[in-house]
Amino acid sequence: MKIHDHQLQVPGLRMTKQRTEVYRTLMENQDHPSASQIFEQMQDTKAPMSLATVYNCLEALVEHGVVKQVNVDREPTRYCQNSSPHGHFHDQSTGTIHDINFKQGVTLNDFLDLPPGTEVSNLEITIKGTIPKQ
Amino acid sequence: MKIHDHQLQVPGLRMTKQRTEVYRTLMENQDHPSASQIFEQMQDTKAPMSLATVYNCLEALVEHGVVKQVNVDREPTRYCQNSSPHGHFHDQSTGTIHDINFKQGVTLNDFLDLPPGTEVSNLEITIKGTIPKQ
DNA sequence: AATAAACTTAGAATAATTCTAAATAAAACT
DNA sequence: AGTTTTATTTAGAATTATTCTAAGTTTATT
Repeated sequence: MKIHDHQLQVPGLRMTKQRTEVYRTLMENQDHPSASQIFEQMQDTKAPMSLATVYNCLEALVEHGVVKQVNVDREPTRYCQNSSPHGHFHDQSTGTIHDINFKQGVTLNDFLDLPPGTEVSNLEITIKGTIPKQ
Repeated sequence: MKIHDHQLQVPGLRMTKQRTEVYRTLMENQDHPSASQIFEQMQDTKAPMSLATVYNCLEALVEHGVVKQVNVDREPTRYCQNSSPHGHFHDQSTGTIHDINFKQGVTLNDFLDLPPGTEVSNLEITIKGTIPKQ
């Protein structure tokens, strides 16, 4: 996979060497890794970086809407390279997290009784369950 | 509010003095308190109890489906006395959490593209935003 | 009543995350 | 270009919600 596939340009976000690396690692890892998993992956490379930096970089990427946080129960926060609106399915038998898309054309008010005037800044839908093998 | 309003009977759940107190405190507190908030409230009563017990009691109540956990970001877990299916709205200006009901008759598959065969054991919908005062 | 099982407790341990303060790098300014 | 300002990185310490441990207590069972 070519690195420049992931060359990211976001207004207001300075793409330092470390942020680029964190973002690249997340893109190559489709399984919603945690901060320390990303940290570990980078220890093996020629550009190891401190855990605090991984946290800092992820925070910057999240703030700029490039990356999403996924919180399931009290487990460590995991990060998602899919920045478009979607939900998450947490497979309890494997521990993996899959993205789930919304049905075409559905809006929040179609299924939730929101108080009038509500301004939504963030929607998090997490479903826990199993997908039985057939 | 009368205590026996909240006398809880659940098969398989032994209602000890502590569990009863924790449940009662949660019922009287409509604001989705955290474990340590519940703990603090009970320090003022004639039946103070250890923080570990508060955690234990809440865990037992959650396991038996009487109480729900609400996790928002990395904040301390909060607890909800509403055991029926519903979502949560996290008001970012006040920090409070409100229950949100689903529209009548809506099912998951109406708004999510779930993989076929998915067995859902738990659904968590958390919306962050603000309700502007008018 | 005696024994076993479940519950409570104080305090220690854990672990994810944040903080601190110093070092480095990049940007802005002259 | 060189200097000043600002942002970023870093190692390690600090924080904090939660869990664990092992001993004591209560409740259920024989």
